[in-house]
Amino acid sequence: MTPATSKEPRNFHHGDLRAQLILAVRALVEAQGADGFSIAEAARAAGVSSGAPYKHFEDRRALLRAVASDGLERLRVAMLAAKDGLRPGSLDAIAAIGLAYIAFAKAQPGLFRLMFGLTDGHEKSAELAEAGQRAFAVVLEATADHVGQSAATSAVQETAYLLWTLVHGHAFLSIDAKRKDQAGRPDDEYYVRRASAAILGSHDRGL
Amino acid sequence: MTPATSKEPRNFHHGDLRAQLILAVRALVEAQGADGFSIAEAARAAGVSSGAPYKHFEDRRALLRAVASDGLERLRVAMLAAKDGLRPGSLDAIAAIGLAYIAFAKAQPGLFRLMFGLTDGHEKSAELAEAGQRAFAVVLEATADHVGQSAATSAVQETAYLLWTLVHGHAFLSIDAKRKDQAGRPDDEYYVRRASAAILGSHDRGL
DNA sequence: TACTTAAGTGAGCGCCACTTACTTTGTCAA
DNA sequence: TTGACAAAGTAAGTGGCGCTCACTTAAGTA
Repeated sequence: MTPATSKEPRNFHHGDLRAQLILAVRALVEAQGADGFSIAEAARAAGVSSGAPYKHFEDRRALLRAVASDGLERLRVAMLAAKDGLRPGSLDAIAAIGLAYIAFAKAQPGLFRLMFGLTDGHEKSAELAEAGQRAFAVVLEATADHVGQSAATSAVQETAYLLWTLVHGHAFLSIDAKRKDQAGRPDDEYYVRRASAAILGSHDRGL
Repeated sequence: MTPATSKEPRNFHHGDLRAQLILAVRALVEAQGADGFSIAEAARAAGVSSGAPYKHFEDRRALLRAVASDGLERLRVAMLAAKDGLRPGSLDAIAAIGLAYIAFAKAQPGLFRLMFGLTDGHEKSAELAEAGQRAFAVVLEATADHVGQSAATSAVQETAYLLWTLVHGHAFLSIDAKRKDQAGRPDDEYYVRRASAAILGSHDRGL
């Protein structure tokens, strides 16, 4: 693949087509939905011929997977930034992480849906799975800090998972027009705090 | 549109192409993912020419929306059936509804993702929004029964929404391979009971 | 029987995913 | 310095799909 002598895969003709394609696809997905983008259009946006993307991605799905992985990494960074400066494991920190998650989904609903909507080729993509794990690790560590137990214990993992699903479910339903402007959906901040307190409380009470 | 004199839109040549197309698309979506189906393939499965579907659906997205609405109705029926025979508002009934929701997602992940993954044309589809409302109503009523308050009160709606998001989040993450076989994800039944108890408990404690 | 209209046909247009053969360009070894 | 090599990009072509349009068929009405 890469010449053994060069340290990194250098980009010859174009600047860095791979990264630029991911960027272009992100914009297209946001503008027209995950199914409304085309490789040809992304190539045009990057100023290359329609065949060029295939030098970097095996096929359409591989490109989408790369965009999703990239998105998960961005989500992880956003969550890390949100808790920065807050006391580790504090309810404030946990709420901030949840709010960052929700804000991410609302700001980039197309990308968010893509990240969690891919049906195909999971098996092939260890990259995607690992990106998901790394993002979850942020929640897991905050939970461990909060309850004062190791992140390796199954009780902590369970509670962290509960927190994740709550926020994930809210984020997903929030960007879904089916329930827009409907009574019963609380304000994000209030929601995250109440839900987190309920889950963490049930943990403290012995699961 | 429909001749004023006929009571129902009769189906002339074909049996009921509209319904058969939805059926075919459901199978295709399950087999190949939401983006992996084509109108042409669905038409072939129904034994008609490639132009025929356009007599029943404006375009590809309209067909997908119809499939999603149909899926939401099926989900609603499944939840109703699950709570049948259980004491209204009991924790058993609420857990049964949640489990039916999760079972639905696991049994038909392609359809489930389609139902909640559509990015486009929400505005145009009152049908889709209403199908979502009707499904939510099942959870809302069970919650109202449980806490002994009217489904019209905002506190009850909030709690019902919390329950919905929890189950929705878990269902979504369950069918997502990113976290398959990973520690920290509890058994469905245990999950639903613990999560429901935590949420309903926080309601009883005065929100 | 003639009229109307929904339902379906089949050909055709443009776009797209993907392939293949070819050219260009940077890198390294001799 | 040069010449071989591999990565990166091009151009043209194939087949399939979304969608349209002019047309035919079938059912109900008067």
